[in-house]
Amino acid sequence: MVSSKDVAKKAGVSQTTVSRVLNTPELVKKPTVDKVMRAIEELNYIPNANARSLVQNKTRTIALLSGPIHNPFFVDTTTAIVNYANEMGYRVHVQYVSDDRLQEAYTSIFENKVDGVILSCIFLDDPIFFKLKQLNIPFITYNRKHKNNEFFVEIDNFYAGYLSAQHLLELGHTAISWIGGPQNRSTFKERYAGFVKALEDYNIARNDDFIFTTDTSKQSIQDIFQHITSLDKQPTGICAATDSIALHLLDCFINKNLKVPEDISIIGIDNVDLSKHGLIQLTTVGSILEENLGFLAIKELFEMIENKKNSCVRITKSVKVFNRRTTSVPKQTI
Amino acid sequence: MVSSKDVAKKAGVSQTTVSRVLNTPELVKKPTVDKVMRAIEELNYIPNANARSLVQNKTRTIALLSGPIHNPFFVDTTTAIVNYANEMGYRVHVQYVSDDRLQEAYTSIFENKVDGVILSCIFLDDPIFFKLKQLNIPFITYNRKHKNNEFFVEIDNFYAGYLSAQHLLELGHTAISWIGGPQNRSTFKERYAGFVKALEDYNIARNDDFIFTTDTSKQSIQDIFQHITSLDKQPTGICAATDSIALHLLDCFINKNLKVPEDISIIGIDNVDLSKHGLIQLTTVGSILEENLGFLAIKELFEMIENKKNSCVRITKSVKVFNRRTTSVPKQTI
DNA sequence: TAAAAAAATGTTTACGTATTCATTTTAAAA
DNA sequence: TTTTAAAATGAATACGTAAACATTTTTTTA
Repeated sequence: MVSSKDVAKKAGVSQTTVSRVLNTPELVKKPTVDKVMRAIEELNYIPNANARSLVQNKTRTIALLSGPIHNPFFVDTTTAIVNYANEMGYRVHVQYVSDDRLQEAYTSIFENKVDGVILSCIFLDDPIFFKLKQLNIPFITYNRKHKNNEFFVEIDNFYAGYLSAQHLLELGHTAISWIGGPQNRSTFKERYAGFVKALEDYNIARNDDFIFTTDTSKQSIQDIFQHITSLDKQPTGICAATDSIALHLLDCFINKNLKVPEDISIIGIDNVDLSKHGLIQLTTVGSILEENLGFLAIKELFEMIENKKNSCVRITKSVKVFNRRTTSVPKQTI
Repeated sequence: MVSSKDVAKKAGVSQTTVSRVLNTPELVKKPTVDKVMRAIEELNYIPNANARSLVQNKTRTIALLSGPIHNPFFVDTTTAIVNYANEMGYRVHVQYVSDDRLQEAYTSIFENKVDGVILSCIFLDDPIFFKLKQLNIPFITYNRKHKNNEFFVEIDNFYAGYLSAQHLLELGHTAISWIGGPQNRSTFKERYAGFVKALEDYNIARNDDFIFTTDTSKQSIQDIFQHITSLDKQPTGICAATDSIALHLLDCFINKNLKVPEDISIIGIDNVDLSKHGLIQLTTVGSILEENLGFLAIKELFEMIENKKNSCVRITKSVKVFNRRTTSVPKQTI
């Protein structure tokens, strides 16, 4: 391994001068710079970022704790985050975190002295929130947020849930199913609350047989599908708490030769890129301006990292329905 | 920042002992271990992985240079790679590399002393190949390979191209288009060669008006679509060099109210997860056993990193056609 | 030209850990 | 016991860089 000392010796200068040539060349005389640069090239010297991190206590690395990218929502966000960070000259430690194994992911963050953390997988009462705050590590959550209501970028989840239900209600559906996730995630909790509120506003009694909680795995959604289709009285429309759930669900229905929306209406939330595909055309609820939450979040994170921005980030984007092809008036009323 | 020295002072031992408690506790007396562990907890001490890397010259980090995950192929591979590496206790630096900006990605690898590199984006004559070899960094390429024919995991690209064309030929297509990519990528080159060979074997003259090269961007594929549909004599079937291209193309056709396969047949290569979706059902060519190339590659990489495996990795998986719903007999013959 | 200021370079140290080598303590063997 | 071996701990050092401080060289000013 060739170090800056080797370069220094070869160029006949001190190690400090080598360091200066690389970091503040304007403080070094031209001929010296040339000498050193020549030595660097001849020796194929590459500075060791680890050593630099150690002395500067700055890693130019951020940690991304993302949900799985088989969920297309995280495809869009991960891409935006990684690319933006790379452009800013930062590396990104990516982890795809399943909710049941958060802890391992967390410890890895702390051992590696990242300059910032961006995470989607936080729980409403997640202790990581206070740990990050206490350690003074800049961080931001996207999609989900912590109950302390700080440092997040989200869509208006309550209203998204509301709009999702309202959309089906306005079409005439009364037997509406909700497929959501655990209530300790802000997204699922608020979207569900919005859904419930819409039913209330439209004076439709909530049928608890139609309310499902999934861990969002393909298998779990398949099970719920089985359950729904075996019901005596079946829903005519389904509000899926996320596009990912909706997409899996679509797959289930199609594979059983059921037609969407003819046999059943399905609406998602998130407006992921894939939902726009001509073969999919998923009706969904998403941010009005179609911004990518990950992109918004990473920009804010860099504000915090570099500008020492102090004001707390709290961003909630407005939503609307993107009316595509997976919803229609209910079967019975046709 | 609390260091092992602070812990040592608090516990009344030397820093060395603290280090030993963490790394080789079997060499430390029980009561001492307890003392130190108590101090660690009280001080909330977390070892600094950077410092450790510096002295051990081992980072427990690997670099992943992947293609963009909007291409579903890389969704599957990236997930497999990141998860496997994390399970092995390694961190993963992820970069999504566009072919035109490879160099920046490469320099970042070298500055950060990773223990291994796994990359999909290599060119046939890429100089990175020799650099990695020279620096003795364990590496492996998946999907694409270098012309030196070493350290790769791929599918049988030639035969995949062949099967793709053969599938359409057997259905009776004679006007077959190829949409591929630059020939300095092993995948595109070999798949195309297989395509050409199939046409030859079936005595179908190649129509150069039907051969297209895309940078795989959505826009570029859209342009090709426009071009094809404006042709006087149009192809009845399209061999897309990748599922990603095929999926974009499907979107284009559907959005113009053209039906697949009724109006045109489309076959891809890669057999990505998404191609199986009920609403998509893309006919494609892929690995017989449906292994994930990324997973195969990362396992091999760890063999190299940890077991100092010496034999060069050269894996080429056999392929077959996955016959789904996007191909049929050509329009004219119906 | 001498003195003062500015620019260029060098010396030394710190970052936080693991490791080598030396020393002390404890257990086993004589 | 005493001697010897083994176990446990500590002191000193290295990893490769940046930065604080010190010194030398060059330029500017008086």
